[in-house]
Amino acid sequence: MKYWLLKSEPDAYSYSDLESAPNQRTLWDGVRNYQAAKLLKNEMQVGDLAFFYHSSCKVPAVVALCRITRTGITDPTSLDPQSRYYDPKSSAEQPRWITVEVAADAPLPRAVSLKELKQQPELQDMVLLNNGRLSVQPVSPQQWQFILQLAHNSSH
DNA sequence: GCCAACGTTGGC
DNA sequence: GCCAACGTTGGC
Repeated sequence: MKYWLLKSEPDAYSYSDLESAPNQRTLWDGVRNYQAAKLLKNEMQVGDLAFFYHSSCKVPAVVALCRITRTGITDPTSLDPQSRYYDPKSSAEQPRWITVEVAADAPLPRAVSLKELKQQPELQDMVLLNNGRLSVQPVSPQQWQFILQLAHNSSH
């Protein structure tokens, strides 16, 4: 099983939006950064776990856990001429953008802020801290466990 | 609102 | 294929 971090701007789509979605699930569509799209298409597997990260907001932070429930899904926005993510080179027969379905799992006992993550020597290699713009990124098992421990540590 | 970091585009 | 110009992301 692999671990991931999924970024979303809470003003656009927050974790509570995911919790109130049908079946608490959504398609992670509209990702057009090639590196991020490649992970969605080729690397994610059903059962993988992901942190839900709130970006571009007052307190950027890891706020919740979710999981990958379906893979290999054609990104519907790429086929919709009305969408800002429409890609005329993509078609149902030969889709160019493949994504996954994500289900809410649980909020973390407390959110772990970017500021706090930056203070941890154990996390200095985290992609989030080295390529802040990548919206879908891998998390190592060590990083995953460490952040979970931080979230369960109520001394903050 | 600023700006650094990064990605994309397009002329050559 | 290089690289300047431009656009976007996202923290602060």
